[in-house]
Amino acid sequence: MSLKHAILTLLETEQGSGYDLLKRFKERLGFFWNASHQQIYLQLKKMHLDGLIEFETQNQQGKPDRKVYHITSQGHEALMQWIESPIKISKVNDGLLVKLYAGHLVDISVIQKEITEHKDMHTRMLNTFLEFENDFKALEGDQKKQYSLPYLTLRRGILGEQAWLQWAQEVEDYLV
Amino acid sequence: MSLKHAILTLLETEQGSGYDLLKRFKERLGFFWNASHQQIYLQLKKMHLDGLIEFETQNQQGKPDRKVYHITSQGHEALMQWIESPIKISKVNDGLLVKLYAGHLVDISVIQKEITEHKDMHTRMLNTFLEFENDFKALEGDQKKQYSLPYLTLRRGILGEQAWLQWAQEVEDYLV
DNA sequence: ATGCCATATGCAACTAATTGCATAAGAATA
DNA sequence: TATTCTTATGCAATTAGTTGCATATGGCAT
Repeated sequence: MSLKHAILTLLETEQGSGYDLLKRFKERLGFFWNASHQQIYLQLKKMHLDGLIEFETQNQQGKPDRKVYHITSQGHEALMQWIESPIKISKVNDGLLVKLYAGHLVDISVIQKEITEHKDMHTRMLNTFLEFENDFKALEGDQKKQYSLPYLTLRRGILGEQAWLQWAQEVEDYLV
Repeated sequence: MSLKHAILTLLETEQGSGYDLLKRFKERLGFFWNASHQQIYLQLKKMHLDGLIEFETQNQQGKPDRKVYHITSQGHEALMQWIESPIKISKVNDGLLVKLYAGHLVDISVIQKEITEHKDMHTRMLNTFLEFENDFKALEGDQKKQYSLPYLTLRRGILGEQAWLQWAQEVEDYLV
């Protein structure tokens, strides 16, 4: 499990509410981690029970109260231990490829159409990632150094999307 | 859920036992789907209860009995319906990237070492995939046509692994 | 002899993630 | 004025997947 550790990593740098974390996931970890709000809130609850995080309630006018979580020393230890123990290779389970594999059962245009739709989504993602990359490249000195690790994870997102799109192109060419 | 549909696809072409399916997963779908034996046996049980598959028991001398499953018309219908309804984009949740993101908390060599280990695994996988590709390229005429869809899924595996390795190279160069 | 590997199936307990629902108010948009 | 979006949190039910255990035999290597 790494959702727990992804949350700990985010809280290590900066405290925040479930809602904040949800946004940070989308903005900063979106190219290698996806989590729904339900999953995050549930995880935060469990992690609090386990003593990995603590929170203070902030009252707000108009809006619901915020629970601002911060990491505990126990949480920090758990994170460190996780970083130093080996992680399993992440598995790929891609339904679209199952479909393509089964493509002989239907008119292949059905599959082609869906690949085209996914291509649009991947293109949009790639463009977003490339914008992030430009932002990083515009940085200088210390700032650039500071963001070098997130940048490398961004590169994974970019290379991954480019490979996906290259594959989709091959499929299109092959099936014509 | 696509494990169910991956199993249906495999049974559509050829009947088989849980053990057979496990092997076929490894050999034929390994570059886009991973499933453990427990998961497959459990899924087969559920699918049988739902009437999507049937089985006959084959007694064997020495070895345990085999339950040879085949797809039912209901199963076929379910598969068709699944193929024609849109699939969600597959999400990436990569623990290794969470680690890299959190790399400032430890000596970066810890992370580099683990990336190197993963690189070995990815290299091995890529080589296996490239061997499969050679097998496909050696085919001719009808056979080559018959295997064109599995080949395209194999290409996804190859391009995915190559992109991963390219990224790992970038990381190594960047962190030196 | 002893252990490991392949064959063959499965349960139980647990962890992880999804789907759907529920609440609530201000701010922006059609 | 009505609808949708953003902020903010959460529960309940279900599905999906992991970890560990259990059984049983024949063949191969050490």
